[in-house]
Amino acid sequence: MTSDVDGDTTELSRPARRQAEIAAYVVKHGSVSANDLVEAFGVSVMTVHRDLDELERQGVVRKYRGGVSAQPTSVFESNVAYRLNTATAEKAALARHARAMIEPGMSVMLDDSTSALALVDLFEDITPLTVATNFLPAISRLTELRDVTLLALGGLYSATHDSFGGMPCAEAVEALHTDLLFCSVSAVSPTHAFHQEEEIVLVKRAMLRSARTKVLLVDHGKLQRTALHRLAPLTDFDVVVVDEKTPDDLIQPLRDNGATVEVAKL
Amino acid sequence: MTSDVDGDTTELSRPARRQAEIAAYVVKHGSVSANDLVEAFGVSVMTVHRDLDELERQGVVRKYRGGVSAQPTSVFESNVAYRLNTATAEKAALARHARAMIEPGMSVMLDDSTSALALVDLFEDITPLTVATNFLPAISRLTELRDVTLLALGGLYSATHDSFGGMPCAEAVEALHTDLLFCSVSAVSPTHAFHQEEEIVLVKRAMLRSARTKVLLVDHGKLQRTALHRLAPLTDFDVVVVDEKTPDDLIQPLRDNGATVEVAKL
DNA sequence: TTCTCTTATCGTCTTCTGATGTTATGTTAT
DNA sequence: ATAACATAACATCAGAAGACGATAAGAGAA
Repeated sequence: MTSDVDGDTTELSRPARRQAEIAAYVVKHGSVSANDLVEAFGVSVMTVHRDLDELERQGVVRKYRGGVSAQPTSVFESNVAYRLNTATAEKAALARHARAMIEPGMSVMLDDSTSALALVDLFEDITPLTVATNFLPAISRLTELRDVTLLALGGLYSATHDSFGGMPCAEAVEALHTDLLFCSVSAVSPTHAFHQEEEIVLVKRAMLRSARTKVLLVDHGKLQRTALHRLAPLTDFDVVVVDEKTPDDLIQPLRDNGATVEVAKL
Repeated sequence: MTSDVDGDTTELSRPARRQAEIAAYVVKHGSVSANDLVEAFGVSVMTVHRDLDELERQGVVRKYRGGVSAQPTSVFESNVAYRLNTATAEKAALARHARAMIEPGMSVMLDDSTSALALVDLFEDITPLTVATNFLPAISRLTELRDVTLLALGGLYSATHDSFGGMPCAEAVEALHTDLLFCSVSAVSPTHAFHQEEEIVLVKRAMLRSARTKVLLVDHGKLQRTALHRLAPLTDFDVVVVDEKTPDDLIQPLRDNGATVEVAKL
């Protein structure tokens, strides 16, 4: 794996940035004490503890008396706070591309991906619209939009993803059928889409069954990685959208395997 | 009906307060022009329009060229912003009383009532806890609590109530069964609980079927009023909690009809 | 067209929340 | 029991968000 993890730590609140850095630090060192972090980041003990509490709430680290230890990296990578600051420009481009597929009056389903969140910000001008999602930040933003019929997909709350999942959520999805689905995953091979967590896979699979046109949003970072669970073959998606930075030699294999790939212009 | 509507307009942001006042004004006059409101409230036209937009989004008024008209009062009264500022002290007392019924480890269901919201603020000390609710403000607060398993009840978003409802929500409720249910209604007669809106009734009925112990929270303002839909007989609730300000001669009839009534101390 | 009402956009000001450190109190190991 | 660590409880400060009005552009009625 190339080590360019797009540390897009810009445009992020100071504490959130520091927490991301602390998370990285902890992951790197395996386990550290609060005092280590005080020295490493130049803030007070209190602040370190607060940051660690938050990271623990998100499931990124485990606290014990005397320090903290890291969770498996998979958890770290699927953590929302982390994802929110990765490849933001690419996601915005993907969102703009996706937006063009939506006509007023349509019903749209969104999964708990930050790419989908970028799309929400573009909805204001495509009203009326019906939107279904299990992603809390998306829900919050959508409540403020007029002429958007919001269908919240409930379920078990996951602090790591800031979304709802599990069986109740899958059942809620089953009961619907939308015109469009926009979703994302943590990894994409030439033939399949992958995701780390089983419960999430459960919900995404249900979503795939509940939409007419299915769109997969992929920023180029996803293409060189793998993840535990195979979600679905790429041919299950009507369109796979990748960002402009994606090297051609990574796109071609997807097409060779039958996927419809579109490139989103920055 | 006595006219003491507990106009608890304190502790409320200026625009929110003004909007509440404008709403009352519109309801009183039936229909008014923007300019009328400019004079009545001493703010600019622009601000009046912004307020009216917000009130329309909440479903309280209808805008047309040249002015606005009021919606049926029922809508006004079940509006969240309005309810949030009514009888806050009473609700806090009800919440404290309710809290005593909860043991760590229990599963609790909450409806979209402001009384339930007051209860959420007391959860921090009763963890661990499983909480299911369709009320967005409650959901938002609960996501921040550790050791609370949050089950969001999704459904169709209603800006008026700031909650989720309709069939999808009722179905989500059916799939659960909790130890406790805390809910509220818009009116209580000596024998029955009432509510204005049908979709809400749908959900509350489902909730009543999905909990072992059912608790109705009633502030004294509810007892002298009526509403369109009969939700359920009071004997369907295991406990009816009223606040201390409730006159005894209003409590006695409930007991005479078989309800178990408890009084929450301020 | 012309007038009136409504919306958009921008700049300013206020208000509020959120972040942080300090001190004090509680807790757990040794 | 004591020392190290963790949490709780303020107080302060800064940055962000919100509220507001003025002006200008847009939309609908007459």
